Amino acid sequence: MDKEKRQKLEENGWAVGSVDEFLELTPEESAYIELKLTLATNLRQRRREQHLTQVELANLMHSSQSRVAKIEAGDPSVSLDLLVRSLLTLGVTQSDLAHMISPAV
Amino acid sequence: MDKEKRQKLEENGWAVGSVDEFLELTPEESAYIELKLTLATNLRQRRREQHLTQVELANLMHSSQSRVAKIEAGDPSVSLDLLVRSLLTLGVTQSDLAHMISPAV
DNA sequence: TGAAAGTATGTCGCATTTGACATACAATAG
DNA sequence: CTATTGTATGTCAAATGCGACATACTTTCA
Repeated sequence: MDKEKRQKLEENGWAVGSVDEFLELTPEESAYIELKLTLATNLRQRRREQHLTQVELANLMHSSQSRVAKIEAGDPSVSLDLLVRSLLTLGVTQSDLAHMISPAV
Repeated sequence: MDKEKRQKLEENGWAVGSVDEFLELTPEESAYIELKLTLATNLRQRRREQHLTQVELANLMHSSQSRVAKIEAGDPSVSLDLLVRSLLTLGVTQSDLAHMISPAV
């Protein structure tokens, strides 16, 4: 619910997996944020592997560079929808997605 | 892009996994819709397993019965965001999610 | 050093998604 | 049959997410 909290959490240097109830976040909120951060990190990684700039990815998905930057930053203004769609644009499969979400897979 | 197409696709009896490019859907669009349908189906299943009504789930996630009905129906007006959040409300873990997305896991 | 390419951040108007409400339909029991 | 409980469908105002733009910061390489 509280956007400011999320902003704070996502700022500067939270290792993926460490976002937890240290502010008054419900487990679902934590899980949701963690999920977004995981996917965001993977997006950046994949984009770079494919030697694409944010501008190029933005064009591929008919969006803008600034949006891509926000997606990768895990900005609270970005939905899971857009995050997942951008991954799909990079050719990520459902199986790939599953592995991102639960590496133990 | 085309909402009507998606409506059609989601109507009556598409086995999960069978939504494909048989209308002019791009691979990403197909994948996105398939993903939503998979999660929607799982949501209904889990809700029932926990002996919850749509009204009860709606209260848990601070939404309304009609929204829950739409989520489970894979209504195009429902975002992945809301879908995933509703699953998290039911206590679904990242690992659970991964298994839903890619059963082979 | 400095120009160029890439990325980050803030804002805005428009579009989509939301919860809520009304109401219709479905299934079950009494 | 007919209440009751559960689900589906349509609509709407308000909230949220969106692409786009402007602009600042960062990195790279001559």
